[in-house]
Amino acid sequence: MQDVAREAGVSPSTVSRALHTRGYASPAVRARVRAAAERIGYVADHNARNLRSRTSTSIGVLISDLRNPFYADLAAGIEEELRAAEYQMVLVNDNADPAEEMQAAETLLAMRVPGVIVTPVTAKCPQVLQDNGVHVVCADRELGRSNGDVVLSDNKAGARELTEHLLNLGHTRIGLLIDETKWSTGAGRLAGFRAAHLDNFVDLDEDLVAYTSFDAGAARQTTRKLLNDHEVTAIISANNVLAQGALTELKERRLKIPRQISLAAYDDVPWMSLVQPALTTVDQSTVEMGRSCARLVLARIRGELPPRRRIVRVPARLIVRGSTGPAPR
Amino acid sequence: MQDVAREAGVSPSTVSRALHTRGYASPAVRARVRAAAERIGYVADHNARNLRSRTSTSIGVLISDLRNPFYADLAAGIEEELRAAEYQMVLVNDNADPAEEMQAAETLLAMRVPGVIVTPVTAKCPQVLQDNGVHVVCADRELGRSNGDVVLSDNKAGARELTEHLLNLGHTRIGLLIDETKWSTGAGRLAGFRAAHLDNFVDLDEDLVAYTSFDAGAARQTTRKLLNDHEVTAIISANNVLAQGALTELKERRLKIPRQISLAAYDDVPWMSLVQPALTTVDQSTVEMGRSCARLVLARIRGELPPRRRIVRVPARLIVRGSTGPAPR
DNA sequence: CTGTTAGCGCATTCAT
DNA sequence: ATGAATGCGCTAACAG
Repeated sequence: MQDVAREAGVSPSTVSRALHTRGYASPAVRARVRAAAERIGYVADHNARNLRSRTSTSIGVLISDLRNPFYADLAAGIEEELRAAEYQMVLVNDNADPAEEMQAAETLLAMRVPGVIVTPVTAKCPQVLQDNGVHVVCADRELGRSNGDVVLSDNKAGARELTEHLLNLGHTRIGLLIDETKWSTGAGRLAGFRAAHLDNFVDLDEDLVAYTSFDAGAARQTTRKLLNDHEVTAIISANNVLAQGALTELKERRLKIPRQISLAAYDDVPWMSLVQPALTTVDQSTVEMGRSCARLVLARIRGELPPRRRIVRVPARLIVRGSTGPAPR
Repeated sequence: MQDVAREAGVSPSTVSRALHTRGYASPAVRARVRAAAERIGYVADHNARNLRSRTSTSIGVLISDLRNPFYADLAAGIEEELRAAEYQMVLVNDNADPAEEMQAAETLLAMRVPGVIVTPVTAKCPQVLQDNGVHVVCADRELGRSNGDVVLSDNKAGARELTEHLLNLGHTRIGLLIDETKWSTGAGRLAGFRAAHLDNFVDLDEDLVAYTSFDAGAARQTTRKLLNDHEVTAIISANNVLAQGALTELKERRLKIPRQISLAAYDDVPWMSLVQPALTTVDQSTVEMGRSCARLVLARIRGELPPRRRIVRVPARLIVRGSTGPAPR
């Protein structure tokens, strides 16, 4: 900065003011300084700036699995919005492991990031961050009732709409493949499933709610069991991973979709429109969800929001494709 | 740090030495300091540390499109290895746009990152970074002959093996759907395609090399044209995006795969084993490629490598599935 | 509007 | 093995 100052014939502090938009500096000087900086290839040092001004333009993003298109889309949306605001994304994969998540939180504290977007595994993580003055936005799910900002898919409405679509086609025995119902995500989807049955005066056989683990292989086994033990005419999988398992099992049995059985999934991802028949799904606008998260943390950081917690609900949209049809018989 | 020092009854400099492994400190003092730090919830400030020591544990990662599973896997591999080494990943999506790429490079320079992993769009970007003392690893492709480290899929060998697989099945008119041949990636795949024909004494009709743009829709149009104008019995797509377009067109025409036409793709991604028939592909071990990139930058940063450039070639593996079969007639 | 002054929190000399 | 002193490059007070 000294060099730039000399080159432009001003003092270092003027360089600082001229380079950043904030602070006073006459247009003439500002132009001169910018030119000088450009000429000698000066690039400001973020570390020094952050240290002095106690701010940073790095935002922490903590997700479970980048290889899952859901998280990749979420991260893509976040990054897009952050980049537009000239912020950077520090991305950490915590593999849905509490220990890794806490470790990541500590690292982000060390980096003095002003904000973190996290798909939480443990309530402790967002808590610790908040306690240390970091603005936290939870994405996709809520653990218990936290008191922080959160951006969610409208799981209940989406699942209800999807279930209703099947009920309207005459299905009365619909299996739900689901991995968890403790988080708001699974709980919401299950609630929507239930609500649709209730609204349409169809008794819900609780045995048709098939719990499995978050894993395509396990989902396949659970689907097998569901088909063996119960006469279902349709299956809804609660997310894209479980859908893989369900589809694999149906194909293996050479069941005609949708003639013999209908299949639908929550969380639309690209492969679902490539398989034949293409899957009926609920698109939760994941990229947009990511953008919302980013906009929210940025607004918090800039102090543009009132203190009370913000709950953003991103709409879920039913996409009817070929995998759902009239109930057989 | 002052607080920790007081709490532990030592000087600030001792705290510094005790917390980081390097530097001298008696075991007793070290334990006492660590305990004190833990007790008062001290978290070191990365910005201050970076400023003073002129190092940073943030690595820049510049990719084209996080929503493409290829890049997501690459990033996942990189992050995994970085995290294990207690480094952080600053991820930037440049959308394959030269301007955004340069902007990102500048930001990373400002952050004083010691290393960057980039899937380059322009040779200028890695060049600028290197000129400023940043260790650069190019991933997936080489632009012209650069002089930096690079991690590549063994494109030629993989494409050759895939092409040979089809030739062995009796195909003599194989269409190649490809978007670019200027980068090492496309060039290598085309070279492998050619080499396989040569080795097997099959004349290659140059019209069967169908150039398209990097976009599923365009790939579909190109496939349509290829099918209309030429009698091909098999199609190879040069990457996962083009494969989507090709598959869509084949399905639209209700061509029986592989009875009427075979389809194969370079760059295996999950959906390719979900469609029916599952696609024969070349798996380029993308995650491992990411890990290699990370290991390479880290080794450079630690000064463990001799100055001459390193070229890592990640093996490509043929995976035969149902979409390829004997040539018709 | 601009220059001067004084640190931000830490790691690294240099003494001891 | 430890403590004291000295900036890293920058921004934010303050004074002019």
